[in-house]
Amino acid sequence: MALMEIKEAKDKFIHTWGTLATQWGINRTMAQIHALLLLSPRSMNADEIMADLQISRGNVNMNLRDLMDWGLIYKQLLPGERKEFFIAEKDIWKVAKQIAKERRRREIGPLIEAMEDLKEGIQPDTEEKEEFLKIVNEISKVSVFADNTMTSLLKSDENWLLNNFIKVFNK
Amino acid sequence: MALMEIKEAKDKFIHTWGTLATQWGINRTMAQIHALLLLSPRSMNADEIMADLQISRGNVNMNLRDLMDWGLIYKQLLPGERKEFFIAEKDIWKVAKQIAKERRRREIGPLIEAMEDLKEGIQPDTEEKEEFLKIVNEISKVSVFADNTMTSLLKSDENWLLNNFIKVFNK
DNA sequence: TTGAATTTTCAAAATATTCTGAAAGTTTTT
DNA sequence: AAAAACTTTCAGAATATTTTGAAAATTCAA
Repeated sequence: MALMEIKEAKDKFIHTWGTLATQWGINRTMAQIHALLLLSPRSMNADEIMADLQISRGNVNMNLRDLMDWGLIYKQLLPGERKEFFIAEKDIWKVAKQIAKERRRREIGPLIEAMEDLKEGIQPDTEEKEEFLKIVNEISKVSVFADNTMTSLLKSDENWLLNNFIKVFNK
Repeated sequence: MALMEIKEAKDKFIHTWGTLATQWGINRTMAQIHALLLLSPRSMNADEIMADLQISRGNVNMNLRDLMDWGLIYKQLLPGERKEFFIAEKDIWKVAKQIAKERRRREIGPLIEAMEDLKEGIQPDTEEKEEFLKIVNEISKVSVFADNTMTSLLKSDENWLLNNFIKVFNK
C-alpha cells in the first residue's frame, strides 16, 4: 500500500474494523464506533460520534450501550458538561480479554446448557437413545473443555502468557 | 425438562444447534443440516435432507458445499447410487478442531493482514501518527498471539490437552 | 450420441437485521 | 415548577442476508 495521510489511515482503520466485525458476529456500526473511540485521544459524546460516522442518534445510543455491555468502552462524566462522554479501553490486551470473555459467555454457555437439558430429558433405554446421548455427551465434554480453556487463558497473567505460552505448546 | 421421546429430542437438538449457530456467525440452515447429519447413523442425500428439514434444493446444495468447505461433512459415493450422499464427521474433537481452525482463518487472518497494511502505509513522523501506529501495533501483536495460541492448541494432542491443560494453567 | 438423472446456479422473493428520526422520557438548570 | 438539555425508545424504512425454484450445466447409462 502507498503512503497514507493520518486521516486516511484512521478512516481505513475504522472502515476495516467495521467490515471485519461482521465476520465475527458483531455489527458494523458497533465496531466502527469502537474503532473511532479507540483512535480518539479524548472521550467523545454522542453528537460528535453522529457527526463523525454520519449515523443517527438512535443508532449511536444503542451501540454505545452495547459497547458498554461488552466492557469495551466506559462512560465518562466530565465536570461542567451536561452531555455524556465515552472513552474506549485502550489496553488492547484488556480489549482482547473482554471480547474473549464475552464470546465465551454468549457462544459456549448456551451450548453447555442446551446439552445438559437434552441429557436430562432422555433415558438411555434403547440403542438409538444411547447413540444420541453419546453425541450429546461428547459435545457437552468438548464445550466444557473449551469453556475451561478460555477461562484458564483469561485468568493467566497476560505477559507471562505472551512470553511463554507459545514455547510450551508449539513443539 | 420432562422426559422426551427420541424423535422429539433429535428435533430439539437440530433446532437448538440451528439457533445457537446464528449466535456464532454461522447460518441457521447450515447448522441444522450439520446437526441432522451428526445424528444420522447413515449418510443422507439431498432429497432426504430437503424432506427432513423442509427446505429447498438450492438451499441444501449451497449449505452442503459450505459444510464441506468447513471440513465438517464428507461426500460419500455409494456403489450403484447416482445420488451423492453426505456424512458428518462424528468425532466431536475433530469437529471442534475444524471449527476452531476455520474461525481462526476467517476471523484472525484478515485482522492481521489489515493491520500489516496500515503499518506499512504510515511513516511515524508526527506524534499523532506515532499514537496511531502504537494502537495498530498492539492489535497486531495481540492478533498474532491469538493466532499462535490457536495454532498451538490445534496442534497439541487432544487427550493430553484434555488431561493436563487445565491443571497447568488454572492455578 | 442421446436423454434421463442429478447437481449447480442465480435472479427474484422472503426473511432478518440494522438504522432512522421523531416522540417520549429523564435529568439538570433556572 | 417550568423549561432547556440531553438520552432513550421504538415503529417504520432501509439494508443485508437467506431462501426458493426453475433453468442451465453436468454426469452417467444405454
